Amino acid sequence: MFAKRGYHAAKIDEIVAAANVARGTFYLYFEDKRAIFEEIVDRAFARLGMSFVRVDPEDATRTVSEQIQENIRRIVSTLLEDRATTKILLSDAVGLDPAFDRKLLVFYEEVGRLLEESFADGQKLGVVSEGDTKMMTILTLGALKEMLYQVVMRGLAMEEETIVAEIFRFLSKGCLRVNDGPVGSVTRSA
Amino acid sequence: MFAKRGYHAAKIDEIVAAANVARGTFYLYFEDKRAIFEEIVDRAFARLGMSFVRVDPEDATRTVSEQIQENIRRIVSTLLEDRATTKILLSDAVGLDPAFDRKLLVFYEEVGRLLEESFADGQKLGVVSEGDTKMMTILTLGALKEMLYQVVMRGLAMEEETIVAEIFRFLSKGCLRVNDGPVGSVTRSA
Amino acid sequence: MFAKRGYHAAKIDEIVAAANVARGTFYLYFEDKRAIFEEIVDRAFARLGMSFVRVDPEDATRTVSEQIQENIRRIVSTLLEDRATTKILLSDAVGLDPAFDRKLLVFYEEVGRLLEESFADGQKLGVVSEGDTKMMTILTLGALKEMLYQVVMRGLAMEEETIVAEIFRFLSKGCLRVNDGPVGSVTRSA
Amino acid sequence: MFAKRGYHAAKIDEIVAAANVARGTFYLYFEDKRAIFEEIVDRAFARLGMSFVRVDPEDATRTVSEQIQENIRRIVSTLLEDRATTKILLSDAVGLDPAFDRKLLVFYEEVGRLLEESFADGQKLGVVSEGDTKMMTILTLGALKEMLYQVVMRGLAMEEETIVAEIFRFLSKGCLRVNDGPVGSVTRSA
DNA sequence: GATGAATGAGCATTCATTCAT
DNA sequence: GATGAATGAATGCTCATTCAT
Repeated sequence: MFAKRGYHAAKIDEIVAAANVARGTFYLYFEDKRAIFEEIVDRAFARLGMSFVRVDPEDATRTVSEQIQENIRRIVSTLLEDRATTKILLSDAVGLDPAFDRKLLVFYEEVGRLLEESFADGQKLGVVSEGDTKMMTILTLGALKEMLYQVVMRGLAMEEETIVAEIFRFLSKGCLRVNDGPVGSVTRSA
Repeated sequence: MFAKRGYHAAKIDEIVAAANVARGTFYLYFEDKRAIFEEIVDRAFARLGMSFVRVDPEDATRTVSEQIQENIRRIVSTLLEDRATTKILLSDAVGLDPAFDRKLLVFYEEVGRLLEESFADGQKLGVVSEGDTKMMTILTLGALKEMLYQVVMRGLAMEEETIVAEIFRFLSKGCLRVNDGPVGSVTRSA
Repeated sequence: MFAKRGYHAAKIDEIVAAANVARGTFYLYFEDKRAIFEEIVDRAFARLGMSFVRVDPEDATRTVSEQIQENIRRIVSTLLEDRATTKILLSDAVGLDPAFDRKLLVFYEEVGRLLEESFADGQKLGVVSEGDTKMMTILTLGALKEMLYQVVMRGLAMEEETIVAEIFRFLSKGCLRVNDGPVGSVTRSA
Repeated sequence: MFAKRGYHAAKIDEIVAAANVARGTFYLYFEDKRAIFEEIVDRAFARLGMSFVRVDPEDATRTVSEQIQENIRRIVSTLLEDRATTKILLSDAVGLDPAFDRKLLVFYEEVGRLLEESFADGQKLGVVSEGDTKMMTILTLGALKEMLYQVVMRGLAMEEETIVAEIFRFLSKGCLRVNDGPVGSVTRSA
């Protein structure tokens, strides 16, 4: 119901009707409306958190690139598995109230920290370009989120594998091929 | 009020109190609560729409790169100029209800169309990498949105110029420097 | 629970929890919430009813005065024995609903009738002053009730014997020593 | 409505219907259901508080006895003037919840203090019998309350003036004429 | 007999909207 | 045009009661 109607438009009546239980039963399992919503989000966050696997440069069986792609694949896969919940995450949970916004921010911050550390590690190994890792993190997460938002909200039909490949390509190469910008170390390559 | 409390938590009472008008006066100027919100969003969209300037490869005075950066700069600048409204755009307007989600989607679609055309043009000129322009559009917009979301919602302190530079760098080069991926035309560069 | 929280605030949940039985078990023994309350009150009334002993002026072993004091003592004692129940009687049972108010009224009416008859008997014997016995009854009961209310509700610390003595003194002599009032037969005594 | 049904049984719907206003209008003037009840009680207390006039033994125009009777008359009159409110005071407000019980207790305590001081003054003047003034206060208030309770709740038909006279007589002389009790200074008079 | 999960009628409260002044 | 008192539809939540196990 939250995915279909949004948090406020989803009435308890609809929720319990959809669940085929009585109103009172609902309150037996959830403190209040917010609680069930919070649980959905928390569980999604937990599931999502388990999707990440730390990149191991020493891994002999898989290249760093493969491991990164595997991570992207897992995240995309987890989120597309249950689209209703992903819709809730990307849509209903946003701007619900300051407390919830904080919750979201905290989650993304944690994910961001993981990603940032990976980027920092990657820079040492030379597999991540120079630059502010915090910015990379934000931009990367944003790109990922928007991609999934479009798929889930607009029904953008696209194979999971294609999504993964395109994201990876974007992260690898960006999309612009201009090289006269003021960006620090960029040199004319040809 | 919408920025401070969110759409639902912002009560008409608070809005009229903040505006120093009577409750009835509000309804003289706005059909209902949704109307004022819609107007805020519409105006923001209009302002934002005017920020874009079509990239002209023939322009003798500015390189394509400069024009792209100029576009990024204008968008970022417009959105950071009125952070309250940007907060509304990125937060309150999301997931408000299906009708509003559609509105957002339509706007981003229009922006996306513009961007996509630019990407397509750019590909012909060789300033945009090969690949699905729709995907590039989505990922680019996502990166941009997240960046601004972080600045506006989390108070990420950052110079506008730095933001612009980092976004440009990200779009130009991505962040990964791995080159053994399965991505189509990517060839080992060294 | 009724004494601690009052009738409405005492939830079945709390009652069964305190009784260490399941909710269903409760309804095995009591028709409904009101029934258990009614039983408590009825039992208290029964116990209280048994406290009264008819004053016998012929009794050679005890003076009328002693017998009256004994009655007061028994009532006070019975009510202070189980303060929780007394609290219920004097507080929760009042104003619960018209039906219950009637019940209370009926009980006090019965007690009143007993007391009134005693007063009437006493008048014949010259141990009760002239006047409306119904009024005496009401005023006597009121004085008694308030005394116990203060002890039970406000924790007025006071020896049972003192309470009994003071009540007896009050009933015997009143508290005023003015003698120029318009009250019928009152004559200047000294 | 509170007088007719009791606090809990009086539904907001009934209250607003009786007041011929809309549900919302009610909440414009009262925080919640409890607030209107509290206001009724507070106002009644205030009115009641103003009924008392300090007894002045120096008053050349009225005897102490007259002044006391005047006080009783005022209290009885005030309470019988608005029987619905008196019913609320004596019935609904009792045992509503601990907070309200405290409120009642505090009021009676204040009244009691006034009365107690009067009794103490009276003892010095010899118009109040020896004994614990606190007890006298409690017993006096109880007698008064019960009298009014019977009139208001049971519709005991009785002239105000008769009520006043009987109460005064009771306070003056008590009702018992036994004089062999254990009460301190009581001596056998015949 | 005991249990406690499920029930749903019932109710206080909120708040966007109206309209007489 | 401006006002703000009045409105009442809408809804989240409670809690006494039931009944299958």
